[in-house]
Amino acid sequence: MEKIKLLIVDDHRILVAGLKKLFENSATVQVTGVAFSGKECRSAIIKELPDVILLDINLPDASGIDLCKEIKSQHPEIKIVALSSFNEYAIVRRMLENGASGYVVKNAMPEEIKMSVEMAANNASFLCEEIDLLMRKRSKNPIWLTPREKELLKLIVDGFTNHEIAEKMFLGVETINSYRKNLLIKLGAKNTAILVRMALEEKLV
Amino acid sequence: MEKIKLLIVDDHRILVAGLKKLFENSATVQVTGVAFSGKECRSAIIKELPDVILLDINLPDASGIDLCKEIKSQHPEIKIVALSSFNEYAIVRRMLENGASGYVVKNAMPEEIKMSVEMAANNASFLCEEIDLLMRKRSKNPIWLTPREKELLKLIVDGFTNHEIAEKMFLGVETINSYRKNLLIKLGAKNTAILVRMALEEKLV
DNA sequence: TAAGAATACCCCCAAAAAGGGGTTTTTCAA
DNA sequence: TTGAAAAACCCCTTTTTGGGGGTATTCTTA
Repeated sequence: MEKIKLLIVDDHRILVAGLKKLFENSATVQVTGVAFSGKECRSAIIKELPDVILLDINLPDASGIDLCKEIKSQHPEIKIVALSSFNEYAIVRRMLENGASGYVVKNAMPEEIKMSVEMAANNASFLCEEIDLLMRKRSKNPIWLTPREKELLKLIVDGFTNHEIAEKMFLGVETINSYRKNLLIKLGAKNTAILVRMALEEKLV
Repeated sequence: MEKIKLLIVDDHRILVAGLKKLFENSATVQVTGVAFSGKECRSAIIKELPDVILLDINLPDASGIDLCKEIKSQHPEIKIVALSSFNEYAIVRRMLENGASGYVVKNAMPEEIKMSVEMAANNASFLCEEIDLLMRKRSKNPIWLTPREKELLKLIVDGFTNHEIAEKMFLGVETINSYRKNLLIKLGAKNTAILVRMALEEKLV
């Protein structure tokens, strides 16, 4: 049986080096390429036709969530394992929705990372322990947003600016700013448009 | 019978002067106050308790659409006639949804403006000729957006930035900019949040 | 009672959107 | 065939947002 061809996509070069090292003496996995951006990733895919991609979610030029969707739509046979420092429910969920086979946090055990790649290649899915726990907790408890966050989200959906929201909620604009940025992270939305869409589609408001 | 108490709300002072003049010798209408901003409008309402408000849609500090909703929720008995230079279907529609009794464009005939105030005071609704025509045309023909605009709106809802959209549509960023601003006007949305919401709620995409 | 959420605040700065003006070319229907 | 609508483009400016760091109180619950 041939080795699993793995493409590593991450802009954090040190981490990439570590990952390459990790698979150096692997009997089952061979790192056939690395990419440091979404753009490089796309061309690497065409050149190398990897079996599995270890895909960072925070690329400088692209959202891993979108990139994952794009790759899966063009190459459904390629398995994708998300690599991220976020352990946010909504992000994991969206990645899985977009076709990812696995999700590991960057500080996961090396064994977990190896495992995720191998399982992905074998059409199985894998979540590192931390994420697995998170998903179990959340699936029981689907209230991800705090009361304050919901309040804020409602006002964003109603089209108010941070300034207006601040007045309505009797808070400082900076506070609203922080909350808003937090909402983007929590929901894995890259901007207001997605935020509003998620709020409406998933009836969070 | 007492005269109709009219509050004029518009930041365009010359226009306000013209309107005051228009009602100067009216036997039925008396201008009891003017306001040049949303803020002034709110306090004028409390002080004067007008019967009818001639409300400009483009105030410096507020959207007439929102302000209308706000006033109607607090003072359902006050009639509102929208005064605007826009003759966009969606804007008129939203104003009427928000409780406006009439809608006149700023270059309407003076008689039409007088008429609208009187009819509003008598619990009737009134649209100036131009708007009336527009509404009749549109109600037959519910396709408000051109193909290109729909395409763009879809991409906005999907969370892409102007830059990304430009690439996808093989157009310049400036073009996307213009289209986008046009969409805001056409749909009477004040920002992306509202745009996305309308797109989803009215299933324009 | 101590860790962990949640709440509220702060800074800097860059990117994106919005508001305001425009122009030119193509397309299509009256 | 001509005139309106649609499509594409351009410039300038301000406002809003997003990205990246934080910190200091509460409140809550294991």
